[in-house]
Amino acid sequence: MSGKPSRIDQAYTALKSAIIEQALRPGDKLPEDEVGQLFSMSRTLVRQVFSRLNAEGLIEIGGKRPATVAIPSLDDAVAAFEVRQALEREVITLVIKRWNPEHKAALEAHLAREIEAAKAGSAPMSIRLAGEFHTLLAEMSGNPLLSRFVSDVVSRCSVVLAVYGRPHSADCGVHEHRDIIDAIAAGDATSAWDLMRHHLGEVEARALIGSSEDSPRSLADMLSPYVEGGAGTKARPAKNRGRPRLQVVKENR
Amino acid sequence: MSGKPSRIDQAYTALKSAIIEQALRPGDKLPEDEVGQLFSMSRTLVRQVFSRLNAEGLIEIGGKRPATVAIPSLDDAVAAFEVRQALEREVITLVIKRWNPEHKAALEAHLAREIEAAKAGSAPMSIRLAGEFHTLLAEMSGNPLLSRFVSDVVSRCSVVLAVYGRPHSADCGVHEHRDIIDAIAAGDATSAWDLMRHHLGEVEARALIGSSEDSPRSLADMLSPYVEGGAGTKARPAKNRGRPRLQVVKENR
DNA sequence: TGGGATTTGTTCGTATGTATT
DNA sequence: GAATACATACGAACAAATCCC
Repeated sequence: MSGKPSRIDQAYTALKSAIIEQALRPGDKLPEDEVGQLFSMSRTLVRQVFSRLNAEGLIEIGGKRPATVAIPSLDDAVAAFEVRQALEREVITLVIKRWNPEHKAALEAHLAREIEAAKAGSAPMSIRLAGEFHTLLAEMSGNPLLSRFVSDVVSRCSVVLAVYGRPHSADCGVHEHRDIIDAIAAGDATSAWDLMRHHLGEVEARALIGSSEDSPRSLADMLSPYVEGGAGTKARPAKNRGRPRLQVVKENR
Repeated sequence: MSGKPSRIDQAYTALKSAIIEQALRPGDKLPEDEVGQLFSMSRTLVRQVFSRLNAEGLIEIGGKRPATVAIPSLDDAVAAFEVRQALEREVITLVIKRWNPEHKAALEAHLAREIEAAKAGSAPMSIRLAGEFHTLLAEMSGNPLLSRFVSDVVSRCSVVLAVYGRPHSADCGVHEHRDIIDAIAAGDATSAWDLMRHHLGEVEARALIGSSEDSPRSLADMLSPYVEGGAGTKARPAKNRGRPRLQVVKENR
């Protein structure tokens, strides 16, 4: 479909997935050259990736400190959900206007994957799919700009859940997704709006107190599922140039 | 207020203003080193500025061609206005919720400047102020993310007006701004929503057929009001290193 | 059509600032 | 508290691709 997933896009997608699935936790440091070695590209390219991630509020750069996974404040959290309400309301309006059977099929298929992930107990997959449901819906609006904004704000909300939410806080919204699909398919905008508002309110309400556990692993280990789609043996040279002790230090608070 | 308007911000603001006020027209080329010399900074910094401008849809970069002022398609245009409707609806809701006398004073002052600019017949100033009215309103929502999104989409709409709108297409919306202020001050959300929807519809409707005139000037001349706030004699070395013929070539269509 | 000049994309080296010991 | 080490910010040079003549 898309011409070339130029390595910069690969790294962007990989980091984004890692953050959203909470393989990288808020506050974790992301040294430029280390990431560059993992994805086998130079610091300049890493900088571009970091720039995009920063624009979406996923990481924080600037100062002359190493880039860190963003730690949104409580104000940021409520702001993100406020904007999300407004955007997804418009999404519903447009999707109903342009509704067709293919949309329903795609949403049903996605919902099936969500249920499957929930049964398998795969928390990272559930978190990822819960967000992708909303971005998928946004793409059906036929408005690329709206889709981009929704993707942006959904990412921010994912980080908020990572900071303030309980673990496994995303796997109980599947039924709400089902109701939303049904309301949209019935063309009932008012019901769909209310359901969406309720749904997002539930998600927001789950953001209360976060349990922080310490699991000091290496950056390479955390990112191994995301680099080159496997154990990461292909892109990384077998002979690491004398740096066995690379390790991510968690922000102390 | 803000600590340091580090030269990168200055250049960003200058280019943004130049594009919005149509001193730079859609399709105009923006060579990196030329802009760098104008603002006396290196290409690396210019690249960062271009990156931000590109993220907001003001310019187009990539594909090893020189950066150009964006030429939004008709689909992009309607998309921008759709999103804008949704965002500004939420803005009104929040501003009414957090309304206070200082907000009214600030809006009245801004409106006065709009009227003054309209009387003076200063088209660029009118265009700029018309957009800033909406960003000012968005800042009063108390939601920084919403404010950012509104600023983004307002910029896009400004470029749309530059491409498809008639000249001076922004200076007749002042009365509508007044009505919106009054409705918000009265706490009447429904009326404010309708007025805003009507207002944005009017702005969108003015985007019909654009008259394109040719006025081949040099990039330095077009940007002279924006660089260093004056005639640009301070930053530019008096002895130009043998390049009197730098000139912006308009995209043929 | 082909060659030359110009411009972008990328990489590498140096300097400045922060955090650590 | 001072010195060391490290990471980022910035700038200059190289190579590739494009546009113009």
